[in-house]
Amino acid sequence: MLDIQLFRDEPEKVREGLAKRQLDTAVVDQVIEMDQQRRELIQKVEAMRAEKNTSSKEIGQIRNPKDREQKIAAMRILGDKLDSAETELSELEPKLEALLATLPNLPDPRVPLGADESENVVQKTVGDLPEFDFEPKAHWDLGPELGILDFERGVKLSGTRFYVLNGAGARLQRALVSFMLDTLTRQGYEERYTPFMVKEEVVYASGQLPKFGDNLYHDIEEDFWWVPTAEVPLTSLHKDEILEESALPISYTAYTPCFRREKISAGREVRGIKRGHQFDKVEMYVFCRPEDSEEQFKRLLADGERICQLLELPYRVSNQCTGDLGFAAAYTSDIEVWAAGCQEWLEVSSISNTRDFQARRAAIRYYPEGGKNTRFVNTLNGSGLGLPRVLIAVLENNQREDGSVVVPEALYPWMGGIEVIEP
RNA sequence: GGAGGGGUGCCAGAGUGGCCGAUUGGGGCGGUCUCGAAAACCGUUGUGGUUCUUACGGGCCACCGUGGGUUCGAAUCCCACCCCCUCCGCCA
Repeated sequence: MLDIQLFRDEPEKVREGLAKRQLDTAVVDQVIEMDQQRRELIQKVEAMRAEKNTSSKEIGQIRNPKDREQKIAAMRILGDKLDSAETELSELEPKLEALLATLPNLPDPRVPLGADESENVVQKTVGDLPEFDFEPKAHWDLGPELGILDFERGVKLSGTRFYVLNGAGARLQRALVSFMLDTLTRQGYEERYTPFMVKEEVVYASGQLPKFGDNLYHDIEEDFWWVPTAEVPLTSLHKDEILEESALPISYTAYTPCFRREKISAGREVRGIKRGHQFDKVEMYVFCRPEDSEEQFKRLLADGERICQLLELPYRVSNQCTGDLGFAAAYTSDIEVWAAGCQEWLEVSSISNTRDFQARRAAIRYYPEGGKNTRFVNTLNGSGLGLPRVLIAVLENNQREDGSVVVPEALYPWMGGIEVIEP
C-alpha cells in the first residue's frame, strides 16, 4: 500500500512511478479527490459526534422532564443527520482503500526501464559454464533414464505439469531443502514452519490480492488460500504487531511448497519440470528499520548467491527492469543458474525490497527508541532458492557420459551415502 | 461435529445503560531515598484518524474479539460471526 500522504505531498512522484510501470496516472487525481472528500466528511461527522457526546452528557444531568424531552427531540434530528453523513463516509472509505490497494509499489529510481524480463540488466556472472566432451542431456531425458523422474504417473495423478520424483531424485530434492535451510540458519535466519493455507487478509497483506487472485488456488468452502510462496505467510507473521527496535532486523527462513495456477503461462515452457502448479521453495525474509533495508537487501542477495556457490552452480545476477518488477517491490534482483542440458539460465531467486509497502498493508510497525511515534518497518524477501530449478541445474551440470550424475559435495550430509546417482 | 464456559489496556483482573478510554494490582519508564542495589514512596505509561497561523504542544473523534442493531446515550442490552478453554466424539 502506498502512503496516502505521498499523494498529498508529492503527487508528481507517484505519477512518475506509476508511469514507469505503464499505468494510467489518472488514478492519482482520483485518489487525491477522494481523499479530499473523505477528510471533509470526517470533519463533518466528527463535529456532529462531538455535539452528540456533549448533549448526551447534558441530558443525563437534566432533571426537568420537559427540558429533557426537548433536548432528546433535538438530538433525534441531529442523529438522523449524523447517520446519513456516516453512511456516506462508510461508503467512500472502502472505495478509496480499494483503489489504493490496486496500486503497485513505486519503482526505485535505479530500476532500469524496460518492457519485460528480456530487458533486465545483467550485473555479473559467477562461475564457469561446465564443458562436456559429449552432448549433455536435458533433465526431461536424463531424469526418466535415471529412473528418478516419472512424468507419466504425475500426469495420471494430477494432469499436465505434474510429476513424481523417485528414490534418489526425491532424496536429492529433500537434501537440497535441508541443505538450504541449514545453511541459512547458520547465516542467522530463524527457521519457521508455517501454514500452507491462509486467510484472505494474509494474501492481501503481501500484495497478491486483490489483483492477482487468478494465479492462486482458493478453497471457497473454508475461504483458505493456498500459499503461492512462503513470502505470504512470513509477511503476516508479525501482522498487526508493534515490534521492539532492538529486535530488528528479524530474519526468517522457511520451506514451503508453492501453489500457482499459472494460467497466463499455460502454453509456455511446457517441457520438463521448470514450471508447475506445485513446487518447493526455501524462502528468506527480513523485517528491518527503513534505514537498514538497503544493507539487508545486499545480505539477502549474498546469501542467495552463497547457496549457488556451495552447490558449485554457475549463476548470474540481474536487476529487474520496470516491466518485470513485482507488484510489491521497489526493486528486485534475480539470481539465475545455468542449466547445461537445456542450455538455459533458470531463475531460482528474486530478491526484493518492498520498503514499507507490505508493512503498511500488514500494519507491522516498531517503536524507534527515544521516539514517540510508531514507524512502519521495511520488509524484504528472496528465494533461497527455488527448488525444481536448482534440481534441474544440479542434475544437468553434473551428468557424466554414462548417464550418471555426481552429487555435489555440499549435499553429502543429507544424501545418505549416495555420491553418484546411477541408472 | 455436540455440550458448557470465556474473550476488557503490556499482563492479571474489576466493571450489567450516562459519574468508564475504562477501578485496582503487577510489569515498564522517570524520580525521591541509597556508596550502590533492594524495599518504600511519588509521578508516568495504548493505538489510529483528523485538525490547529507546524507544536519535544493543543483540540476533536474512534477503538473494551469482529460486524450489525436498540437508545438522546452502549464495554454494559439484542442478533450474527470469529477465536480460546473444558468435556464428549473422531483422528495423524
